[in-house]
Amino acid sequence: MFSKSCEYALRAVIFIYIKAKDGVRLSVPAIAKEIDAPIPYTAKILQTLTREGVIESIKGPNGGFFVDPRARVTLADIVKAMYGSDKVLHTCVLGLKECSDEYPCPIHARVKGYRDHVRTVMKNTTVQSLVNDLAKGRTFLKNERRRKSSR
Amino acid sequence: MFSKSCEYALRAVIFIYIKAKDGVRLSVPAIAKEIDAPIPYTAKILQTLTREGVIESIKGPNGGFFVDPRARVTLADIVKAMYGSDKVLHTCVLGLKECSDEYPCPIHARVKGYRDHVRTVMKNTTVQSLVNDLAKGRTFLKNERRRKSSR
DNA sequence: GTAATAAAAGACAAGAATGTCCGATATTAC
DNA sequence: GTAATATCGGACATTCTTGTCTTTTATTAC
Repeated sequence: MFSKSCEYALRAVIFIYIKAKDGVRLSVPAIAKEIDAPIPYTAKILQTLTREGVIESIKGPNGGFFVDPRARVTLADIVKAMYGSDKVLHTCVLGLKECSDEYPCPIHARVKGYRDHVRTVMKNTTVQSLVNDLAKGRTFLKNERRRKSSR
Repeated sequence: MFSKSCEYALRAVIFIYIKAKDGVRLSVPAIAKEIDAPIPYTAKILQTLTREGVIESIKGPNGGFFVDPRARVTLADIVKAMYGSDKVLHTCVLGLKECSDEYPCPIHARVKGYRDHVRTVMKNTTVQSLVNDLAKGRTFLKNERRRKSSR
């Protein structure tokens, strides 16, 4: 559905919001580890998110990435920051540029409700609203580590 | 949502089914034009679809691509032929490999219902069922041509 | 048989996405 | 001030997707 960059971005921002209290600042390696992504690639994505104003950063010792926990950031805001627009939330399943109710592709009517719903979820879901379940271990940000099976 | 190859494939097969009557055989250029795709790239996709048994082909003069209009082909069959599996219909929005009800990503619960809906649509929608609306001009397979504006 | 046609197959090229690296810059500690 | 730290910025490398081209193979017409 989204590019890997965008998936990393979503996971990174969610993680940063978990740690948003107490003015904690997170380093690139700490974030990369938590979202299970390559360190340098994570750095680049965090730069983009900072430039776009989704998160904040400070250089130097005790520097790192952080957010204002009161800032209202939606998942769609993150998507938009990564793609430059939220066009990706409007794409046609068959790849038509102009697919719409007036000029529909053959499956437009059948998937329209789904696409609209996902868009609504992305636009109306704030990162903050996800933090609670995550902190309580009811949801997860990275793949479960397989224990090495003893033989 | 899907790769361009897969979008082309879906559109191509739908088009071939429209012409399925009368034992008509379609050439690569004819199909490429109809789905608005590069000719050689279309050729490669049609080869894959033929190899996977989604469509049929015959070489030589009066050869081309065709289908048995009675064959039941679903959209999911086409997706599967292009990706080698239908895993793409199960992907997590945040990119987790193991996202599930038991091990959910933070937005799993919010999008699950609709992701399942799309999978159901793809699995239960036959190409044949789309042909009628298309033939009657109620749905479309390619972008509308912009008329050149006179000045 | 030969010539013409059209798909099959595989090699190749271009572009985009993903991933890596290094020097520059800003901040802190001293 | 200097040294240490950590992001910023851009260049670079790799991989995957997309797109192109050429030769081979099968079929038809004659």
